[in-house]
Amino acid sequence: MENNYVENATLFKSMSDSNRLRIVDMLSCGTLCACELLEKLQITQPTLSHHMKILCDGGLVKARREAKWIHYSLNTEQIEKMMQLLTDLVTDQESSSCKDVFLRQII
Amino acid sequence: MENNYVENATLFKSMSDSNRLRIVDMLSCGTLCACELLEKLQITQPTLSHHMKILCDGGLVKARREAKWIHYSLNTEQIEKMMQLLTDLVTDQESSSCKDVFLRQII
DNA sequence: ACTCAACATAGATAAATATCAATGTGAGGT
DNA sequence: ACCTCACATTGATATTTATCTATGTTGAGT
Repeated sequence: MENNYVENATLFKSMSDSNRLRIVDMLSCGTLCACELLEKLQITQPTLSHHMKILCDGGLVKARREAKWIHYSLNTEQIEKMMQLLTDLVTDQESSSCKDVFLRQII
Repeated sequence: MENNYVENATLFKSMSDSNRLRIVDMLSCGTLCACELLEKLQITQPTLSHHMKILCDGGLVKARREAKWIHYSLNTEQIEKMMQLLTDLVTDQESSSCKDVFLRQII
């Protein structure tokens, strides 16, 4: 977990909303623009814009301007980073290579 | 993503707080009781209790009573479930086996 | 029965968040 | 220049959340 608890929490937080999960799921199929996303969601355009900002700021989604449209796509690197964090959690348990510096003192 | 966006969002939400991430990281090294967790965190006991409830309700942490102490441990099954969700996101992109039923209509 | 230790619950509060209507911006077309 | 489409920003609001103090509960020991 490399002690970046605040930063990593932000990463998980960007996945902690059902609409954003839905958006990420849609983007897993390929690039989409905001208006295509908006069609399938029961939210207004400003709300979508708000969610896209959170996803982009967190690095999970990349935005690319093309004429009048902005094409959104998944940033697989960040998703793989999340997977690595989760992998560390379950592998630590067997290998006992605990990374928590404070906890190491009492083991 | 199997369309359980609300349920899955709750799962990620339980990992979206820095203190809870720290707790989960500690538990990745093995079972701990609340008082041991409390020692290493800069929060009060009721706040810890609040976080443990969220982690237990979300299924990420298991609680087991032993005398006066409650021993908390990671529920690796739930963590692996989260990993699977993330894996689906990145593998969908290549295989184009998009699971989103709404999106499938416009592809 | 009483006490203490470990943890949960209740109630309050400040901050964060999701959402909307209204408005701004920026790029293309007429 | 003007208009329209696609998206962002602003400001407001209701809900959620993290945190605290105070109090309740539960189990073990004396």
